[in-house]
Amino acid sequence: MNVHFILYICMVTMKQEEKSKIKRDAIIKATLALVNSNGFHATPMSKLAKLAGVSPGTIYLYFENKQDLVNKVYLEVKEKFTKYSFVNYQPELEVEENFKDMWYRIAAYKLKEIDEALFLAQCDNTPVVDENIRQEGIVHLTPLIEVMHKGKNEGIIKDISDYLLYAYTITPISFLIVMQNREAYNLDPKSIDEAYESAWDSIRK
Amino acid sequence: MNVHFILYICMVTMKQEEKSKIKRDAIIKATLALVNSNGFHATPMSKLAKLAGVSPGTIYLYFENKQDLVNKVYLEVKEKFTKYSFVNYQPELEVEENFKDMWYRIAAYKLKEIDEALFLAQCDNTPVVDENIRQEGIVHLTPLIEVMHKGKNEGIIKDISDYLLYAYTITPISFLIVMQNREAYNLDPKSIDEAYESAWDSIRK
DNA sequence: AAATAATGAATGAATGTTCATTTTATTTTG
DNA sequence: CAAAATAAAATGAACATTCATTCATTATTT
Repeated sequence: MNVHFILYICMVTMKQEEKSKIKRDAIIKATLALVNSNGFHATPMSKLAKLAGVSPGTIYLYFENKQDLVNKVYLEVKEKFTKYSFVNYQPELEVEENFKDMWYRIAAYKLKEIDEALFLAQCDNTPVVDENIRQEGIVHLTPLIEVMHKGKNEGIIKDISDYLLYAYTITPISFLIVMQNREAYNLDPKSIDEAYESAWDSIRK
Repeated sequence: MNVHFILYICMVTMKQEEKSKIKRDAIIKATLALVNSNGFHATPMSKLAKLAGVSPGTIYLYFENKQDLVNKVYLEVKEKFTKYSFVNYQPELEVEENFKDMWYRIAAYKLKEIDEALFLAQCDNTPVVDENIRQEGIVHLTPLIEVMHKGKNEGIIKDISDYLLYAYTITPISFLIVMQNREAYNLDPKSIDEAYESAWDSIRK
């Protein structure tokens, strides 16, 4: 009884709803992979369909059009990412404790889900996703902003704009992931710790 | 004798070489503007030509094709940017003095030439420019890397990877420019000073 | 048997690029 | 210096191709 047989049984006994979920996920995976390596302009729906193991027409059962596909992928990835990053958030804990946990979880997620991280970096720096969609994505950052505000109030964190705080603590991680993906540079655990120190040093009072 | 007349005289007396330079620059300007607001995939050569006040065919006199256009724009903008930023570099001066001057000039340039800054941010985070072209662009950062090395040797700057140093001092500026361009956030002189402090705090020992 | 999901060839609009022609600039000649 | 000849630059309509999207048909699930 080999693995293919088991997979076959799974596929046969699965409800349609579950199969659809799998198919939709395959399309999203393919989008992440191709947009990351070729860019939005060079990823035709046909290639996307082929990589996802699906017919071009099928994509249009799950997404309105190409723009809608990118928008939805962006939003869903962003939500998944922030859910993971802020799962341990407890407002009653110390500011630095919360911040440190968030920061390390953000880094861990981006290192684990490189395709998603690269995709977000691309979307956040280009006009490939619609502006209103990007706005929606920002909402999910609330816990981080909350912690930063608390830190400012308590005099632990510099009293500077949220944008500055975000710029100096979070965006460097994205840059480092992009670099790690692009060449030999390796973000090992020691570098991660050094990065955290730099992040904290840049905003602590 | 109005301005149009003067312009007309200029155009008439100008050498062909100078006219070509102006035309080429117009194409580059148009590329920056359209790629920034619409993305590479949504800027057809026809629109580019129209905005540059040129016929589509003319673009192909100055650039091999669309990809070559983007590559060349990237390289030339990068070089212009770094030339400006490192013009005051004097290896014999103090590390912090050199670093501060470089940092402020980088910030000033990006604030002054927003279109160029946004374009670089887009190219640095997506596969729109060819990888070998991006590599070429990195060479121009040598002075900054040199100063950082000197700082590490003298124990003034943390002994961490160049990538980390760059990530925490320079990339936040790009992010802030993108944000300023996207909404109401304003990078005023006070914010710039705060940003510099954060940059320095993140890497100084 | 009915309903739902998936297919993929066909369509038509959009777009990168070419090239025969025209316009403009420069050089040569009378 | 002016006119003719040559060279260079620019044009933009035409072309070939690509690609997003549709829909009549087939396959699968309920």
